[in-house]
Amino acid sequence: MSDRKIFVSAKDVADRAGVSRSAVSRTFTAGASVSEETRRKVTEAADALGYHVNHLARGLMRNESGIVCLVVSELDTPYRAGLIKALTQQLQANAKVAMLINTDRSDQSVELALRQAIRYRADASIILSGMPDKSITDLCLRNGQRLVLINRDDEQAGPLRINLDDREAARRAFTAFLRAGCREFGFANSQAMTPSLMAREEGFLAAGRQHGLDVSVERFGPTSYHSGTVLAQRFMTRAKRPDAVFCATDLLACGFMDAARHQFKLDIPSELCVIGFDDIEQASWSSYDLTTFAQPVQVIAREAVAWLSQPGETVSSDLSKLVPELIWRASVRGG
Amino acid sequence: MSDRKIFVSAKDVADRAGVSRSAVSRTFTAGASVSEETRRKVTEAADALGYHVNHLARGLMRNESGIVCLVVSELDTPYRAGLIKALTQQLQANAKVAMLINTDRSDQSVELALRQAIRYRADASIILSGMPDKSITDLCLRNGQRLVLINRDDEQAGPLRINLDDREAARRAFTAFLRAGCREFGFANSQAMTPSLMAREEGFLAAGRQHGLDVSVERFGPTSYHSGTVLAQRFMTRAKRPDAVFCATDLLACGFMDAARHQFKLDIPSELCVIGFDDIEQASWSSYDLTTFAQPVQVIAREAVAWLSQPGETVSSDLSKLVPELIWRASVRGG
DNA sequence: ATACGCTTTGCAAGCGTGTGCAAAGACTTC
DNA sequence: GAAGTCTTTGCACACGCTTGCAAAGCGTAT
Repeated sequence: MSDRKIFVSAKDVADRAGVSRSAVSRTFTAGASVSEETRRKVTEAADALGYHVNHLARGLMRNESGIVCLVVSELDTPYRAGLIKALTQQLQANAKVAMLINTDRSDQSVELALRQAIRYRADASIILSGMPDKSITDLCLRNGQRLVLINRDDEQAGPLRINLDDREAARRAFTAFLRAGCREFGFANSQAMTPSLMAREEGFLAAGRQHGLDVSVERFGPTSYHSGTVLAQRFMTRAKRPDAVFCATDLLACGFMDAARHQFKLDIPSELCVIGFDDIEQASWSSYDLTTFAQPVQVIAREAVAWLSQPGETVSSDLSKLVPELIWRASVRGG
Repeated sequence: MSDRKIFVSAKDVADRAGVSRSAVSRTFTAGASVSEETRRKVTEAADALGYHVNHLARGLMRNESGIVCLVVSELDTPYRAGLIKALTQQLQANAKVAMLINTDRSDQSVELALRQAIRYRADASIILSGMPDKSITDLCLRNGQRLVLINRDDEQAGPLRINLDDREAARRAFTAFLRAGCREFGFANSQAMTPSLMAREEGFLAAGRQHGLDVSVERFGPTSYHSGTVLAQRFMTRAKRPDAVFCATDLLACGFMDAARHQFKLDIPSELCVIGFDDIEQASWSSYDLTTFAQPVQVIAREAVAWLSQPGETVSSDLSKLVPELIWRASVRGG
């Protein structure tokens, strides 16, 4: 491991191939003018020496690092993990590379993450969690860094915002419950209070009002399985038990169903109908078989990466209202 | 968005603070000699201008980028996602940053990932999936890049290898089944045939031989929930149904349990005992309540990052035999 | 007043690239 | 053969940073 200077540089390749350093540089830059002959000599020497273009130096020159920063909290959650997978795949397919930064739920940690993104001169940042302050997003934009906000529903201009039509989904959930003949409606939410979770809640309440029917709401803890079990306890110990509960998230729904079944011995869907949101893998497991709304993860990833890859500034504005697809399974009567 | 040159450089800060460029550089390098006075002037100017050290350039000079590459496939799997979360957290705590590269199961895609790591002059790579060829790992090492192999059980020298004592765990699983009074033993595996999965299989078979008892083995597909359901079908349509099945993975176990219960109407644990491996979050969900072996994810992450952060070359060799803890839950009689 | 040691500071070289510019070479056309 | 066009190549500068080196500044002992 001696002292450094272990990397082989373009100069080394040039010397071995008997050409100038520019020639080897051009060989590895798309669309540069090199003759077939020198290109052959260069690649040959490069292979022999194990040369790889230094992307740090290239990024320095081009003012374009190829790095895209993924800012995310709770990335061990099924929905987040799936989205990250889709995003990294898309990035790699577009000759970019993902830098992953973990945050907690605080906005301050998101700011730290974005500062890190700036330090590495990331071409763009994709924010899946938390809401950065306007001052820091401005700093990113000022530094020529593109910004994608997924399900953050922010009003700022500049960044690309990808949002689902949560209200419309909630409306359709209510309709589904009505068709199943449900009478008492509940909405189970976490206390995270993110824009998209609140939009689902408000949309569900609005649908209830529209039909002149009451909807009870409970909120508890973070958006997790355990919170779902607590929410079930709250709903099921009420005077009027709901027979239709829309859970803000599949993870909540799984906890909710487990507690309702094992703790309160309720049968789903005959005594209780449940709908979730996200269509995580577990929703399709036969212990849950959960009717839910599928987030178009692939579409989100593709659109996000496409936008930040091309210089075209135009945002196809319909992106901010992707409609999630209702996946019918067995947690609601009469699919 | 005009033309580039949007970033503020150390020179800009120096001009505003009325000092030399070296001074601002030193202000941001730990342990450099700067007077309190100039440090104040510099940080002031830096804040006003929104200056952030360019880590691409710094990496170029120092021959140390601060980037650590995470090579992983199927990162949407609960176990992988949890490990990645722990790793990124540890990395961030040690002033490093994670670059995430997604691979498929092919060794070739791992090679591509490592080439990418070299291009970005990553200080180290952590491989969670696949087995890179010796030629490419050699290339990494030759380039001064450290390598960590997690659960890959490779014989190569140079990289840090972190492995669990899968055989010992399998032995203990067998003992647990014996105590529960089981008579027919099965091992449910995927066809992935990775070293750690095979070690669990061999360990379980060896334990059976030691007690003079037969163990039947089935292997199917990738290591997934669905494969678990197929494995259950195979086992439960056998002439002799097992009443104790060790699943190579929790994910397999979940599918296995669901199929055994819902399709074959078996009661767990009275008619069938199941043990898994990994202790993913779902194992603790009340629909499964799965007895399983917990991978010491935090320990793995901490040791891996500690090793690649410090220059000390010594590997505490016991790392290659971490013993997973048996988590007793309700899928085995008489915990 | 001189010598010495210590801290702080600026200069300048270098890290590995990309790329504009001009020169050189190859080839066509008159 | 001369002129013109097009491709290829090398030189040299720039990117933003770190750091060795020497000079400068300052305080103290002689």
